[in-house]
Amino acid sequence: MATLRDVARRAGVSIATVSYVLNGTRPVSPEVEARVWEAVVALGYRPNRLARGLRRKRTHVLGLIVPDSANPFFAEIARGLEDLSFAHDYSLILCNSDGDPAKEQRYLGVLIEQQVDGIALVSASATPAHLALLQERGIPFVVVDRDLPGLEADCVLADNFQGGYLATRHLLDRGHRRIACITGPSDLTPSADRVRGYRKAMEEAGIEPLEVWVRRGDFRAESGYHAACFLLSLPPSVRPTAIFACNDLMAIGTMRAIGEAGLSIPRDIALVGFDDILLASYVIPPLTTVAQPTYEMGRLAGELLLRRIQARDRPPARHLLSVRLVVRHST
Amino acid sequence: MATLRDVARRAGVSIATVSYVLNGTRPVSPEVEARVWEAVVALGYRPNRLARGLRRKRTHVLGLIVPDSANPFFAEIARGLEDLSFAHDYSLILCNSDGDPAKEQRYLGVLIEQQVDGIALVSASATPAHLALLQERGIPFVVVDRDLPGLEADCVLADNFQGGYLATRHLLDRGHRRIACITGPSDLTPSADRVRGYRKAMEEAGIEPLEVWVRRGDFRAESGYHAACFLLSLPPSVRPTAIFACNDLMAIGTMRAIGEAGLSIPRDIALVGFDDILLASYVIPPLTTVAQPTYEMGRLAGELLLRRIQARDRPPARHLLSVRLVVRHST
DNA sequence: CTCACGAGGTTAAACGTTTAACATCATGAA
DNA sequence: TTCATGATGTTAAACGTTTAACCTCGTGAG
Repeated sequence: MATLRDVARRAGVSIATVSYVLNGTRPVSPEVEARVWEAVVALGYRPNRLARGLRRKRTHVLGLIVPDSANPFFAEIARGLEDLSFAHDYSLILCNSDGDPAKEQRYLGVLIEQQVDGIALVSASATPAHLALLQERGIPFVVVDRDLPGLEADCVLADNFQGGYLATRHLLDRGHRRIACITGPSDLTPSADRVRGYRKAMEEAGIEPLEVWVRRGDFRAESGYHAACFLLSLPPSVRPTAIFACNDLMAIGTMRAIGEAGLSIPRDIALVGFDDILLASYVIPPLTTVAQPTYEMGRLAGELLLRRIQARDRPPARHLLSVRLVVRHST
Repeated sequence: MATLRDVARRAGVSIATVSYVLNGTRPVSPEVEARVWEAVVALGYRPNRLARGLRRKRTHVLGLIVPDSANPFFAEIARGLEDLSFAHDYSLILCNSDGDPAKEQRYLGVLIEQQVDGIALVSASATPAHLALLQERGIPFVVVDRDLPGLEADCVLADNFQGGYLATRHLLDRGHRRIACITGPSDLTPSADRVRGYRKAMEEAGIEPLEVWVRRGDFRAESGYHAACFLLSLPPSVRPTAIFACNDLMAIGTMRAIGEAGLSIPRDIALVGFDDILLASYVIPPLTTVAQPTYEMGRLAGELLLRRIQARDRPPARHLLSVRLVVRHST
């Protein structure tokens, strides 16, 4: 609770001098400097960042909005961003939108009021309309993971199309022809791009995927389970011999369904996931999956943010991070 | 960027009046109130929380320090706390200590400077010394998951002792006598308490556990694998027929070791884990484990924090949340 | 001996709120 | 008629910093 004034009084100087010593913003004589430091440690002085932020119009705080920070994928992004923030002496405010645009909007408001220096967000809505709020106020932001069509802004994405393509190609190379795909909510670009990659690979192989092979999920394990149950119930002639699940959680749900059906992976059904979450290597059999540089995405988002805070009017940067197929034992 | 002054000017009143309207802290005539609101929306006015915090000495921001927010256990706690914070219009600053007391200390400093209203932490160090910083400044805080001996403070813990006891009892009830235990780093109270529960149950059953049955791990899957390999290599007469792993990750490592040894779960060896992470229900066979109310712990931590912010000098509350045995097919 | 200058200190005005204290005015009781 | 009262507005002082502007010396050049 000691304030600049207290330190100044104890050191017998003005508060301006103390400030100069603390920030090194102006030369101060050695004796005075020593007295000031003595007072600082004696009083356990800590600068008040609110006051500083108010005056400097820079808070050294960033905001992160994700649909669900308990989801390992977003948790990893958050971790990457937090690490970068800490390294640059920024703090991070964490927000969960639950995929609800209205909640996201409220959080944007809070972050603005909190005067954060920048915002990273995995947007809950598919259109960039709600970001006008940020743009007109000139608040730096970067969109992560999900592309917003027609938005002029920094963004960092994984190459989901490429990922879907690689996964499917891998299954095709293993000799599979009847390959199913369990998608995410289709209006989210990561999901849609993965499916596009799947279709592209199939097309290149001269296969027209049956409509029933493409099942819609919601990125949660439960939905993968249900989709897989449906696929397994198809008549043998059209039943898929391989499944590409658009994320690992749904792949794990799929594993359960396959196990319960008394089938074996990969002998009866091959399986590829997406994300390479930690669990993927621990399930039995270990899951072949497409790894995204999740942590890296968080870090990079932070870097772009800091860079833009420095120079507000650089042209927007678009980063497409490449993914990589991790072959394990489920294929 | 519009400020109170701008709103006041447009509405033709003083800034005090605007403040009263916005906060409803004093009655204002209907016409004036209407003019103020008109100006507020026209200008897109947003209060500056820094200024407000500076003046009110309340920021409506909480801090959370965990070892690793990407770890699903802590991520879930964070989620619980964040949800509660949002519901009460608080923001949450997320900090990762990496289990390093020095880093934790730096974060404490940052949070203090940030003038957070309260701090929840899963402490990285085993002694409460570093919390003196908070106590002498009277900053509300609550310790979560890990107990700090001799600390007078709010805390929320899972009943790890009970969990260890339940797990072991369950194995005893199944007829097992030679039961091993794979522990975590022993200086962390959650791990130590689980082992105590194990010993208590064994003692009640009149069994003196052999020293070799208690193997130390580090909560990671790899260490569970190694510990299990050792246990399986024991001569048949003392080789355990059941294993209690102090967390699910190590249990999963154990499963791998058992599988590689050509043994079957639960026929040859029964297995119980701890935590009930998502994966536990997806491995084959699904893992019997002890579930902690993780999300609840986060929420409760938030509740205690807010309660203490209201009334700083209540006696400290100690919450021991009960755990529950989830029986699946590994036993 | 002046005087410009640099070094090293201080003063005071912001930053955007909240809130105690004060001003004004109509109202109704005495 | 007078005056306390309540309703509703304003003024100005905080909150804890940063920083431009100013002040005061001693020093060395002219």
